[in-house]
Amino acid sequence: MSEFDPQLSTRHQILAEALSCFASAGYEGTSLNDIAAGVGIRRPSLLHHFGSKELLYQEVFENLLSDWFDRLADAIGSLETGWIKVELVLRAGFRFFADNPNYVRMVRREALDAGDHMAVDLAAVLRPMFDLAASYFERAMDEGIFVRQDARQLLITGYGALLSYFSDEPFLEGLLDVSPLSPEALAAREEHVVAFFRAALIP
Amino acid sequence: MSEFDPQLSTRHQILAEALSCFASAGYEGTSLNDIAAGVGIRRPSLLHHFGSKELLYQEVFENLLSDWFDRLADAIGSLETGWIKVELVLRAGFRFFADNPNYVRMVRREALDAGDHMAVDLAAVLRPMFDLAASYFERAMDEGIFVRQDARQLLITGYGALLSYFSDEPFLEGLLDVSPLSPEALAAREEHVVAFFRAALIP
DNA sequence: CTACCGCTACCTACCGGTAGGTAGGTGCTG
DNA sequence: CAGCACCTACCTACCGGTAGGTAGCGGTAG
Repeated sequence: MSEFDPQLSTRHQILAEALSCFASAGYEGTSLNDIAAGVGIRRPSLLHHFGSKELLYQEVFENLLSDWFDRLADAIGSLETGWIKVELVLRAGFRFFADNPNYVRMVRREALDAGDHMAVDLAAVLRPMFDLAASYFERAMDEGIFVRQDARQLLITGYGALLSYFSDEPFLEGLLDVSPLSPEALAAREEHVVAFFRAALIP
Repeated sequence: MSEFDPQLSTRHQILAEALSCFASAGYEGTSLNDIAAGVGIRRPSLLHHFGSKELLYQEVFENLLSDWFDRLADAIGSLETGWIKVELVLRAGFRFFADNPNYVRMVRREALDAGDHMAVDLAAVLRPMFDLAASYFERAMDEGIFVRQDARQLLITGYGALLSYFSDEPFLEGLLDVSPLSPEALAAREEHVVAFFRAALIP
């Protein structure tokens, strides 16, 4: 096996299955047997690849964060300014979440727990980016490009608007008539979010 | 014991402790020993009051829902119309959540799980209210009172904006400098949410 | 008044089941 | 032969739940 099909290696299969399990059942609700069974091996074999449940969880989470940062880097680093840039970042975030709803559900669970099983200090990791974004908005508001608002509250609202749709997808499934993750529903959601923030920000 | 101090009865103490535990650690993450210890009794004594963990959880959740409905009934039933009414409901919801952040965290966990341990079909319970609110908004948009928008998406965004702040409070604690539940922070959040939706709805 | 009854709230001790983790062996591959 | 991936068998800890016993209360019959 080894090298010539890296994405199908047992290790990667375990990581993928673990992400799915942790996202849908949470850390406590997922047993190593569940993950091992999904891959088609026994629990001790899984523990041969990852020393402990906690280590496996951490690695899943670190992959999640680095994927996320990579994906956002382009949009954030773009040379656009003002609303164009905000819309770019908003859409990039939305599409990343749409592609990886399991990531969103895992982050949401981590935000809910925040410190219990201190696998990753999510807040500490995101704080620099949060502060940067806040001061970006404040500068733009000073210049009159955006309507004056509480920048941090705005970011929290954006965070909630983006994440909730995907994290609570199992719930929204029962509230709507179409699957929240169907292409039409996703498109409608994306346009709504963009329109909503445009309305609140453009003078 | 019996009747003359109902709010301090063992039963109520158990319900309160269970709410707190389920909210912060989830259903799987909470053991009956945790709850019993918080009350100062043994697990079998707890099970004497509530036949099983599942029954205890259901009772906690049903109390939550009925509290919630009671609190919102006034605002929804008010004779106000247009934006005034929306603001009234928004503020009533916000204050109820601010008073009961544990409720929010429990609902959020239920929305994340949605159907796993089918304790309560939250979506089915809320759906009538959701549909009612959506058609209210659509009618108001037809009459030109509100800006034309996707009413259901709007409601989901409101749901996310209200809930996320409280459900992810442990996380936001690390992202901000002040406690998200401090009076000043709460006031700032409430005004932001109201202002945000006013901007998006008022023509 | 008291002796007994039935009931509630609590306890200790225990059950079967499952969790995460370890020890040690087997077989394939370079 | 060395090393890796995987296995079976086993461990301890803890889970939800049950069995069975006890202390204390209010009512009531002798």
